[in-house]
Amino acid sequence: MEHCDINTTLQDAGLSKTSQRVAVLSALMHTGIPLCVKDILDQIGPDCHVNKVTVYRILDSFKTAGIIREIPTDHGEKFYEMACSHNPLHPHFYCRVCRNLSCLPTAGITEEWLKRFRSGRESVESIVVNLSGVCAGCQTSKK
Amino acid sequence: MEHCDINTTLQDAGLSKTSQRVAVLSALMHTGIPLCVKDILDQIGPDCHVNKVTVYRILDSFKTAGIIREIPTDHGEKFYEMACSHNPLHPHFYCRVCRNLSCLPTAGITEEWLKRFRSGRESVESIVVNLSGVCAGCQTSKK
DNA sequence: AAAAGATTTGCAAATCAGTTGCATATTTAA
DNA sequence: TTAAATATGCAACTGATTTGCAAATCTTTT
Repeated sequence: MEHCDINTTLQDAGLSKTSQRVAVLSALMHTGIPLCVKDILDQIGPDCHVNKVTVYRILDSFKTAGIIREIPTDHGEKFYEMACSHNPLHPHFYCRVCRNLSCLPTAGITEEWLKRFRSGRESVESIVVNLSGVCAGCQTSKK
Repeated sequence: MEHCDINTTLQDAGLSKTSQRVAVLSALMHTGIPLCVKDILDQIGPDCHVNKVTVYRILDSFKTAGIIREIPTDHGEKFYEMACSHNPLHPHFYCRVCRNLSCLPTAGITEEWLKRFRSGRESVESIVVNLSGVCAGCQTSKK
């Protein structure tokens, strides 16, 4: 993600460059892990004031443009990450203790694999593979 | 799911048999497709009045007991389905047009496959594999 | 560069799903 | 059946997301 350019990304997505979009985009680009709306707002900070509603709208437009991915957890949270070529589709692990979403190696989600259960008649716009439970770090204090 | 017995399921889960639990459980058992809370309430109908809050609490306890699975879509909806031996873990397809969640063939989600990206140190409590887009039926009227 | 039209943002208020507190009803166990 | 435990219903609350609308910012057209 670090490799991607903000200007190019916005341009290619057909979105005009506004300070708010740049703020949201760089938050997503410069953080390794997927972020939720709250994370994004915290990341942007009070310095570069961006309204919460605006963040929702920006995420919507980014998602529609296909430059970010939305990853819903089975605990009702939604996370966002860049969907550029440097960050190909991969599974995630959600820890219900520390409430962090981490990325798992890409291996396993292949066209080959998808063919196993796709009818081929639907148009697939997104794929989510999510494991959840308790992460290695939280195992000790597991409740 | 049809094959499963309500009494046995509740008993094995260590949950007492109440009319409300039976109502929710049979809604899930006797419907082929995964249901959301609204579907369940509709399914139960005004005849067998069950409070919305109660449905949430029942779903919680069923989920904790491991007799149902929760499937979140990337459109913010949550669906529920039986997790009994007659309905093994499988991927789902969510159509953003008709807003239906359908089941895909099980093939593909195997221990073998999971090993590809699991570190083995986390404890995995649930797995969600979700494709979404536009289903075959909605292709024609695709917007 | 100024004006007009289109797009984006911020704010306040509305909506919606899901939760909590508490009194009542139902179960379970003694 | 009686007491203790558990489950349900209702009303009010929470927190996340959405909507309406006016002000600000961009675009591009003269």
